[in-house]
Amino acid sequence: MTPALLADLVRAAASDVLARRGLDAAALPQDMGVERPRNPEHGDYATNIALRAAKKAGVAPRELATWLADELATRDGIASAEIAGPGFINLRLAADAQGGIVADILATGAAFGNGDEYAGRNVNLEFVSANPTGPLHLGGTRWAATGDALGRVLSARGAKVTREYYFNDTGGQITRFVRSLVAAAEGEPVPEDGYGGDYIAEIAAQVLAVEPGALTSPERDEIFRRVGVGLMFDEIKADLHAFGTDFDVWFHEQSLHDSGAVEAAVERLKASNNLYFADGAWWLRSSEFGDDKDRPVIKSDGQPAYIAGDIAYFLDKRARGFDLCIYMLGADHHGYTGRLKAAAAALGDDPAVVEVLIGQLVNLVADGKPVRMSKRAGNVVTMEDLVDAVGVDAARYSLIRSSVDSPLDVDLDLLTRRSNDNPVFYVQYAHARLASLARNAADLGLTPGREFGLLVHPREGDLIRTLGEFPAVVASAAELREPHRVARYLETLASAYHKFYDACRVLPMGDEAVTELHRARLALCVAARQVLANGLAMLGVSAPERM
RNA sequence: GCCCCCGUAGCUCAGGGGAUAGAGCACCGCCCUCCGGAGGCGGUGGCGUAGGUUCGAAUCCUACCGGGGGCACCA
Repeated sequence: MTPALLADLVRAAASDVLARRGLDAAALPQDMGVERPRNPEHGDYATNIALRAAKKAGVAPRELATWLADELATRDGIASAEIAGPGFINLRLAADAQGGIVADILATGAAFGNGDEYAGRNVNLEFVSANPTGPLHLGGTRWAATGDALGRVLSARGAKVTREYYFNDTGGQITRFVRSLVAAAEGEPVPEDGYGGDYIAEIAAQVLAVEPGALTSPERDEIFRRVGVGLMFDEIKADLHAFGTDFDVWFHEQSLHDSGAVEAAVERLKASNNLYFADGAWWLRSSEFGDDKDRPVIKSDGQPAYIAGDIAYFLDKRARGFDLCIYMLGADHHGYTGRLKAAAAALGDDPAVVEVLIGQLVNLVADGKPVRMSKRAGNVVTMEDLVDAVGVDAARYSLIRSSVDSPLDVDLDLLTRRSNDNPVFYVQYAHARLASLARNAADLGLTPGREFGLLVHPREGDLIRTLGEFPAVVASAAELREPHRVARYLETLASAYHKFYDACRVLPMGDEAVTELHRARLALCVAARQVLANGLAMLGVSAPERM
């Protein structure tokens, strides 16, 4: 019996009990269910339904709990139901009913953990979107890992997800990038406000290799812009691909200007009287839609402001049929939330379609002290540096496993020197152990059994119940946009497996006869391996056969 | 001044109102006659402060303290 089925059973039983007593079954709160108590003495599962429903039902919590426990004890699959504390009901399942989870996993395979709450939702997930003026650094790498994992999690729960990267390939930062390239090509120092990393000289050299006459051409800046930015695109795309993060759409801001989409968006806002002219500029009445202040959309020099592109981009996303537009941004862009939602509202759209996830910044740490990354000082840590140091799996995992709400400290020396400390290896090791076990079982001709009622060891029960949690973990990771929950769950699962392995012999020893217990345990192992593999896949981390 | 995020074990971090707050690393002590010791078992050690809501608060609310990031006709 899965936790979800058990929760349904508890709710149904509670509803029956209330109805039988002439009480309103509508008193049952929706947001309650069963959970696994910390203390194993409190049962396999516990429910607080009596506590939650007592007040509305007009009954003392323990009295309601008593009625409900009596009712639950009569239901199939429930071995015992006991009242505890202020009105908890502690449940124990019959071993064969609980083992049904294993059968479920074996039948569902790679789809175990999937769900359909987001079926029909068409989600645009925009992340990374770093400016094409340099290689991806640690910040972008964090979004590359967590954004990709979020996309996988949402897909697993039924959403149609389009991963999108927005290249800001126009505007002031591109102008400075081009000036820097030209200066490097001419052997001049880094211009004021320019970019100074070693990669600038390398790209400048590559531009000259492609276009030998670039420096003397009247189209010099245009050539450096076109070729140089193109090379930057290629490098970013290649880095992301090597990192295991692939995008469905690479969107170029410039295309919105070229197609007239920006102009059309501005005209539309003017026509609906959501722009006004003041001080030589056109302003969006964003403060009327919840933003802190009004924002210039057309600057007084007649050029569109950055937000003009954003507005056109949002309209483009909506025109492509997305009903949820998620933006993953760094903490230094948190001010965008208000204006993006205000822009959506000004366009007559529902601001809830815009969802901005703000992630805290990544800091570089050395010897326990923060290091300020500076391209000039040459201590910028790139995605490539991190992957070179620890590998893709460890890099992705360490970036995903904490909440994006918390700032992340990366100590590259520590990671390099002691990469085995990364919990990813703990999880992967569990999978490799299971793969090894499967090979040995195959050699012995042992096949998985189905007599799950034999799995009565406490470590077996823990492992089965932990496996049963996976779908709910994925569902909450999707709902809360917190893929780190999957990583933390996998650590719990790996731990439950290692404990089981330590206490419960799976394969027959020596010339010992094969029993149904051996075969049932093997089935449990197959299920555990499946869930570990499913979870790791959701993080974009490999599930190795051997390590 | 205003806005966002954070403050949990020596360190890095989990804990979306539940019972005795967890993991990894670090430190101390144990466990290999056979399935992978990259493992298991035990120990040391913690919710920034003060109020409030609740049967129940690390979790929700308020104030304060401390840290990070924002508050452009830059992107």
